[in-house]
Amino acid sequence: MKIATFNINGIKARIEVLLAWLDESQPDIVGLQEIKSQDEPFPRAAFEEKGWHVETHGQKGFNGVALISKIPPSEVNRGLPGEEKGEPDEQARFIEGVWETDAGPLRVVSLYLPNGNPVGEDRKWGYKLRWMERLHRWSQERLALEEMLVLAGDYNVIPEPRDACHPENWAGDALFQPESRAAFRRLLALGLTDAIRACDGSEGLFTFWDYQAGAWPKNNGIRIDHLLLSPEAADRLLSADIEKHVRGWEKPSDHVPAAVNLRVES
DNA sequence: ATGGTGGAGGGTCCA
Repeated sequence: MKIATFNINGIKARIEVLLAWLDESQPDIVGLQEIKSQDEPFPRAAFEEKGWHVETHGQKGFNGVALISKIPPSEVNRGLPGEEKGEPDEQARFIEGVWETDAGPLRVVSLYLPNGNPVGEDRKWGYKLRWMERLHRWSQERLALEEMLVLAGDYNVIPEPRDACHPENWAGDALFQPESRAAFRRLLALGLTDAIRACDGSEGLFTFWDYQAGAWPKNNGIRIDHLLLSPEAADRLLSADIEKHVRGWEKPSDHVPAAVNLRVES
């Protein structure tokens, strides 16, 4: 069972790239981020024609997440619970699906964590830190189910210096602040496994290269797209990979897909 | 010069 995450930076601008990648990569479940579309105008027919099932959680203009899968999910939940219990998030950044497998239910989340810049401004930076606390509480509750869980998405967090080509350039950025990195470590401390890192400890594993200043040809990238696995999912982890070559395609996203393979046979 | 580029939408806001 191949589960992938891909920040596509606009579904309307990325239909061709996404269809080509789905055809090549053959994932079973994909979490998309930054669809930048409301649910109604999402071009779902282009995917349904090729046999994909589509679940969206969009909003106008920016943000927005989706789940694309070969088999339809048995359950879908939209939105990360808010500050107060039962209060919905004001931004579309979270969608959860459940799929039935021979090894039991598999929960997959597509999340788009707030960027958080500029640091210090409550509307952006405070929102990011509060969102990470909410994600922590939600993860704690889900982990208590002791099921296979994959928290996949654009975390907008560079976990460690080795996850950036030039870590010194990110010193003042919300993606590399001690507070956001600590919040990411607290998520891992719940018992979640960073699948890409668990499979490859080397430097130079990146998932994002800015469109500007020739970042891609210089390989000036960062690793901010992550797949965090519950112990039950990590026990079944076969491999994890970043599909870096997609950044070199025509009209690419600034992110590339990352994926895990889980053994879900009983 | 201090978002240099790119996406969405039709304002600028966002990253």
